[in-house]
Formats: sequence, structure tokens, C-alpha cells
Amino acid sequence: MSVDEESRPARAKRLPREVRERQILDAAVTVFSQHGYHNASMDEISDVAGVSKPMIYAYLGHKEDLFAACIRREASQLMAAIADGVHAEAPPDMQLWHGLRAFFRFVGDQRESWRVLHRQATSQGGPFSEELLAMRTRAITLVDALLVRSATSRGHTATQSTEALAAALVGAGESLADWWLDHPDVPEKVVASWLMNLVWMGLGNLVDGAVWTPTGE
Amino acid sequence: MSVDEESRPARAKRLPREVRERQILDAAVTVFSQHGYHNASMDEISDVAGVSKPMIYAYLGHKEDLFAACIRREASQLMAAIADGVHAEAPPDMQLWHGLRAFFRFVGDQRESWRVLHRQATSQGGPFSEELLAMRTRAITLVDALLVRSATSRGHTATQSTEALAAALVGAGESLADWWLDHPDVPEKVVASWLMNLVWMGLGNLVDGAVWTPTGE
DNA sequence: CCCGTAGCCTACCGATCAGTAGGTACGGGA
DNA sequence: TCCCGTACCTACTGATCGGTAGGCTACGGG
Repeated sequence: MSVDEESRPARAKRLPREVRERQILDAAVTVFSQHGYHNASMDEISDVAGVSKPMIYAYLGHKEDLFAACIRREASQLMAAIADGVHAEAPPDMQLWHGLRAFFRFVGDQRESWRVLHRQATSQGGPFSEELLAMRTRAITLVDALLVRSATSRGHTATQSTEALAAALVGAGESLADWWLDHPDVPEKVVASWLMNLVWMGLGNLVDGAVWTPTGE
Repeated sequence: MSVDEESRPARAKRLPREVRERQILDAAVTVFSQHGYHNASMDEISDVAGVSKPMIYAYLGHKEDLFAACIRREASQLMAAIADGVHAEAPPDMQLWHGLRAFFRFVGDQRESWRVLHRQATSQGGPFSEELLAMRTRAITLVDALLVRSATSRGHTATQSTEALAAALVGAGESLADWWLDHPDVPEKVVASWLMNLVWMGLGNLVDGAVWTPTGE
């Protein structure tokens, strides 16, 4: 009512769906990582994204769908980053080493992504947990495959224990990544080497002063 | 309105506060472990506990307080169980071994407790996360102390890495415990030995067929 | 120059639920 | 027997928040 036409603030131009979807996903990752799934409100996400709520529903669907979409995107990036760092022909210890480094690099670079992937990962309470569980299972399967290859290449037969060990290893990585978030002054390479030494050498050797060092970096 | 006195169902007697508090906490642990913090409703908790909602507020306070009380109780039990299993004079590997066994025994026996402690542990979104974080930190500190004792007894000086390693170890335990919940057919001792071998011997030795075995059980 | 479609919004609904007001019954002490 | 405190309840409110109805506006094609 009686607002001068010229005084209107410059409105964001109309943008193609593709672009808006990315904006919304970015905002969603930010908000989810800050407040967690339940305490994140669609209103805040729409606010951060710079669009109105119905746009989110039109493009990405309900809250659960939106969350699942975030998980899928971020998890894919994480997986890709790790797969990128690992060379399938390298010896097992080097594969593990480069996998760990790629993982920690990702966590360091994409803190928000990591938070939304992990902090929510274990918390149950929604149907969306399927999505997260599936992603985590994929990670464990990946590590499991590495272990199985290592074992069989030495002439051992694979056992159920490799899957369990893979789960333990993934958990160790997650937990250490969390610790790292609280100690950002430690370089990525150092953190990775700590974990590498733990899982490859074992505490039994570490307390005796032995260390694992990468060969042919 | 015209309900026969005699037809009333047998009402639970009036009980001392102490007893009701326990009933409420038990119910809360059950419900929280099933639905998670956010999806657990005070109505359901009061229902399961067999009391009315105002009783909960009178005795245990608001939802967050109630949750914190659950965490405190269950975490104390877990800590006590572990401390009970470990003998401070034993060599480091045996301390770790018995600690792990006590931990997995607890998880196996008190699944609900474990769920409410861990599944919610990493999920942020409430002020109550402080309570959980504090408990987890206590656990890490405990393991850290063990590592430091091991290292210094061998003449090494303690470094920041022990705390990180402790975090990794705790994470590995948590993750493996979760895996175990999905594979209940595996005996507790076996799971514990897998983790013990991983962290004490290291993968480097394991793929070569070496194993750690407890001495003087 | 019109019309369809796709981008985009304001303003609202309805359900769920934490938290409470205000009352009833029971028991023990005087 | 009266009284008072404590155990305990039913029934409500207030707010938050997911989700939607309906409409407005720019733009491209005929």
C-alpha cells in the first residue's frame, strides 16, 4: 500500500530450478549441521537458502526427503574423495594410509558435511536413519573389502571377523575425527598417522616405541 | 458418572517417592532407547511408568532433566562395570582386555542402557548433549590414563597423541558394540578378542596371522 | 500481443506435545 | 474425629512447526 515502486529492494532474479535446488541443499546442510535434524526448522532452512518454504517442498519434498538428499550428496562426496585417494594396486598398508588421509582431509575441509553425516548418523528416531545407516554400511563394506583382500592375499580365509574389524575401524576414524574437530591445531597428516599406527602396528608395538612409516610417498 | 465402586480396577497403591522415581527412570530409559530423545513423548513415558505426567515433573523435572538423570544413572553403571573388571596392578594389555570384556558384557546385558547412552550420544541438538559429552569424555580420559601409564612405564614421555588414540579406541568400541547388536549370535568374548587383537597387535600383524592371547586368565 | 507455464510468495491450518492448574483420595498424627 | 501433608489424577493451554492453499509475476513461444 503506497510503497514506491522504485524503493523496492533489488529482488533476487528468477533462477532455474537446478540452481535453487543447490542453494536449498547448501542451506539445509548448514542448518542440519548446526542444530541437528529435529531442531532444524524448515523455516530457518528456507530463510538461509533465501527462498520461501513452499519452494523447498516443491523441489525437494518433505523434511525427511530433504535430509535424505543432503545425506546422499555429502556421503557421495566423501566416498568419492576416499576412492580418489586410494590406488587399488598399492599394498594394503598404503591403501589404508591414503584412505585415511583422504578421509581426514575431507573432514577438515567440509566440517559441515561431516557434522551432518556423523553427528546424526547414530541417532535414531526417524525413518531417515535408513539412509544414514546405508551410507555407513557402504563405508564399512569398503574397508571390509580391503581387509579381505589383505587377508586372502596372504593365504588366509576370510572370516566374519573382518566385517567386525571394519566396523571398529570406521568407528575409530569417526571418533578420532570428532576429537580432531576440537583440536584443529593438529595437522591432518599427524592425526592420520596416529590412527594408522594404532590400527596397523597396534598398541602392543607402539608402547615399545615402534612406528609405522609410509614407504615411497 | 455412575461407575460402580467395586468395578474399579485394582489401583496401584501409593508408593514412596523413591520407588516411583525408579519406575519413572526405568520407563524413561526404555522409551528413550526405543524412539530417541526427540521422538519420545512424556505421555508415553508416564504411560509405561504407570504414573501420570505431573508426577514426572514433580519428581524428575523437565524433559531434559529427566534425560540427564537417565544418562547419569546408566553411565555410572557402565563406568562401575568397567572399573570393576579392571585390576589396576595388572599389565597394560590385561587391563585393556578386562576393560573391553566388561564393556561388552555391559552392552550385551543392558541393551537399552547402551542404546540410550550411545545412539543419542553424538547427536547434537539439545543442551543435554553436555551431559552425554561429559560422560564420553570421562570414558576417553579413563582409557587415556591407561595409555599414559603404559607409555611412561616403558620410559616414553606422554604426548597429545594418547588422548587422540584413546578417543579412537573408544570410538572403535562403540562402533563394534553397535555391530554386535546386529550379530547377537557372536559370543561376547569373541567380539572382545577381535577388538583386542586389532588395537594391541595391529592389522599389520594380523594379516600375517599373528594373534594376541590372554595370559593367566 | 496474448497465453501458458514455471518460478515464487504470503498467509494460513492442524497436529503434536511439553508443561500446568487445580482438584481428589489416602494416611497419620493430635 | 478433624486436619494437614503428600501422593496422585484429569483435563486443559500455549507454542512450535511441518505442511498447504491459493494467487501473483515474469518470460518465452505462437
